[in-house]
Amino acid sequence: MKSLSDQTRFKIVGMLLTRDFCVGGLARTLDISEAAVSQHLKLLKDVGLVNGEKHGYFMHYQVERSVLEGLANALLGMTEVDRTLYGECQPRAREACRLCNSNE
Amino acid sequence: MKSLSDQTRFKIVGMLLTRDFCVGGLARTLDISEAAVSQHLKLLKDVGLVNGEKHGYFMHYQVERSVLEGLANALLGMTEVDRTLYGECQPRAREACRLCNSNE
DNA sequence: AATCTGTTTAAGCTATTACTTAATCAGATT
DNA sequence: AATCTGATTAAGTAATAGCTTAAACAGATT
Repeated sequence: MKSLSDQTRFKIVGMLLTRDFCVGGLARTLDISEAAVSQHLKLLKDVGLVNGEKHGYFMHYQVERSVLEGLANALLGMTEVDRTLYGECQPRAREACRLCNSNE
Repeated sequence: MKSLSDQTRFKIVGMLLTRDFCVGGLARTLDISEAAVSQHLKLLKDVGLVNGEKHGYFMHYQVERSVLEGLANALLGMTEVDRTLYGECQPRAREACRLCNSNE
């Protein structure tokens, strides 16, 4: 989730979903250094979101869609958590507030 | 997306999905100050992910599930983008590399 | 209306993170 | 094998973001 939090990284994933890009191509489009792109790609590779392969002189990266889908579905799953309404917080009784102090 | 990138914020959303919490309850569970929680909640409110209402002395927050679902579906939608494979990068011809220099 | 409680805002500090340049690496081309 | 080229790594810097304490706020209780 943190891997997609950065604007630039999000753009990179978006770009790589449409087609392959080499590092230089990403760097020029995003107007940052190739080193910066490489560092973002390293992070994305580490979480398995993208992988790359050599094509002659160039390294071409692409998105591992299943991983991205996994992330999306994890989020979607969260929304289905059941909601249990406990009792109310008791005014002036911080210690007695079951709702807020419960440890589960 | 950035709103869920922080570990603590992610936990807060997770907790609020199970039931209501007041600020103090979140703070004690997460072991950070109430001010810190309040700041996270402000951010989450700003993107519409949570909203809160006064209950006596306490402010109870809850997750706006539709917004969370929207985020998840946006991610899921991304994965369905069509992939167009352009030509290869041309070795030693940075300017000629259609794939990486194309602007679309 | 005065007071008390939970929450929020402000200010400042610290840690993290994204970027740059420079140096190094890997491997394709000659 | 020497020499290119694109990619990566390293080191340092600047910006961002999360936390804390202290002060201000809102509104429920007395």
